[in-house]
Amino acid sequence: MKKQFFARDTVEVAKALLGKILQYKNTSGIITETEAYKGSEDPASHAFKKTPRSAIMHESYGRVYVYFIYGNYYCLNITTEKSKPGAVLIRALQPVEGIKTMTKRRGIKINICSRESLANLTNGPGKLCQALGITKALNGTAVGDKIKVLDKPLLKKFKIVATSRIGITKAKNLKWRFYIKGSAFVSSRQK
DNA sequence: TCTCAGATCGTCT
DNA sequence: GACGATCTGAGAT
Repeated sequence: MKKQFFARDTVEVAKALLGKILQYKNTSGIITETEAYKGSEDPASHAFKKTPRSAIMHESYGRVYVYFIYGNYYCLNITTEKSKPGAVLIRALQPVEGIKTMTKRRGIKINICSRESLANLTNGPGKLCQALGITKALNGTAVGDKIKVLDKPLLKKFKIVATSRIGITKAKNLKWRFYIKGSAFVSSRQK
């Protein structure tokens, strides 16, 4: 995915990312749920105020922003927009490659024949970071460098289960959440 | 120094 | 389904 892909409106990027492949090292998954954070308008966004942690959202787009939360989990964001601070939080994935590795990292047992069980690997922002091995070490790297967003090249090999219908919720003021409707691979709050 | 957090998991009803 | 415990880091004061 070209850097320009992330140079537009945060909400548009959040929508466009659904169905794309997120790849890191030997693991990948189809993005099934995103959340748009418009830093210039949304007080809930880290980018609303410029701090050392959130500076990356003010300075560039198409970069990885990883933050640590609740003492346990990382959350993966991709910075957006040329002239305003913003980011899209990747909330859920449908596992495609490296399921064995993901299972090991998550420390859980799953039944790979069960979609519900498989979904439990990456159906939350903290879970997907853990499953893909994403840590703060990736913070600030360009998308395409270590973490890649691909425009479905893997779909020839792997059958996409989810439909392409996009669900939209508006959580709090200007926070937009998008998810693939009917997919088992979204966070529990969307079901 | 204190408070809170864009989450998850286990337990209880 | 609801709720509480958990843990550490970032930001506010």
